[in-house]
Amino acid sequence: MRYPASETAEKHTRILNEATRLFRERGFSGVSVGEIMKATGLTHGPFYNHFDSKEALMAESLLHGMQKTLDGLETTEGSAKGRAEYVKNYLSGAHRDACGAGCMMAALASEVRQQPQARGPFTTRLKSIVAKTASHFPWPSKRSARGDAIRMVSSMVGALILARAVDDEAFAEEILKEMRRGLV
Amino acid sequence: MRYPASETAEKHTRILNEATRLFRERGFSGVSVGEIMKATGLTHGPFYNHFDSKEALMAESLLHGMQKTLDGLETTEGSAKGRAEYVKNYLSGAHRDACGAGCMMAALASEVRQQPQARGPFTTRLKSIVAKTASHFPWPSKRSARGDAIRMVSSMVGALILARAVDDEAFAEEILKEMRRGLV
DNA sequence: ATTCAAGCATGATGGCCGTCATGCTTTGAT
DNA sequence: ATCAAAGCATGACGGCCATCATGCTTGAAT
Repeated sequence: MRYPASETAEKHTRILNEATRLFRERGFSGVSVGEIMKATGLTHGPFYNHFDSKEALMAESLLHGMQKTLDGLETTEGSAKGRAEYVKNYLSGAHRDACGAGCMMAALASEVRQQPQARGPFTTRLKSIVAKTASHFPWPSKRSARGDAIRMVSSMVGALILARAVDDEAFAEEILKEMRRGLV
Repeated sequence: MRYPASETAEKHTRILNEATRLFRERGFSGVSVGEIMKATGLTHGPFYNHFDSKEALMAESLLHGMQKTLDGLETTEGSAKGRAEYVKNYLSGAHRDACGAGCMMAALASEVRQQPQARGPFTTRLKSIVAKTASHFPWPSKRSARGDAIRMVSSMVGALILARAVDDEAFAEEILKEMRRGLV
């Protein structure tokens, strides 16, 4: 083999990271395979040595990106204070302006609907995110925890999407602020 | 002129309606100009007799589609009961399955962010939708009405987007149900 | 009846994109 | 030392798309 296996795996990961960032910034259809490869420092050719197709990359990228959300939950303090902190960070101006490094769901959820190969991975990870949110944080009652988690996740995603779509900074900030107020 | 002005205006409207439906179903970038024209029963050529560009159509389509949301609010009973009814309809399985006839924001908000020409119209109409939601329905306090409206709209949009992205019907229904429970 | 141009269909153009084919390079395995 | 093949770069192909060019059709205005 020309390259040691570790180096190959590292390139696979690099493609995945760059793709995930670019997808979040400009959407699945807004980024070309060639552009992703250029971002990793390679040419467009060897893409197919690492992935079967762009759709396969999209699916893997979703798993990868949403796993990071899960990891972020895990490393957040599992208290009411930790939850408030998490909400404040999620609904911050910094997160609004950093699509490429931010939440995968807020960036791509509405495109996932139209991409058959992407819906499975999305569903898998969203279920984990809901379950972790329900179990990791304290809630008024154990019975309502899962519902509370679904409401919190959905509300945060919706508010961030609207704040990002809006052309008026003050209005965007108002959306984030009001949702923070409702959730902490 | 070859055609009476009324007929020309009617074609403009028909293009706009078909475009709005298709955009909601498959996103801005998922629909081609030719496809829109074919849906109206014309060929691709005369598109530019009616619109300056695809981007201009997108902007006009957003204004048109979100105006319908405003009209829907107007014709809903302005009571607590009317609001509950509105939420139940918005967060229904029927709405989830009818992207093409449903809410413009839930279908296109995350694509609007990347389309410079679309953000202005989107912002304009979203402001009206928030204002109308705050003024049309009763809220616990007048002071909190606008914040309550922002939270309600954001939460509904987020829940619908996630429910649509998900591959598991039971999970999708759970998301809608929990958000209904939180909002009525 | 003649004229005129709005608005139509057809077709072309240039660009981008996903994917595949080809050949070269290098290094671990023999 | 030789070999085999993994993985690279270059380039090509076919398809789709937004947009423009061209010429025709037709009904309203004269």
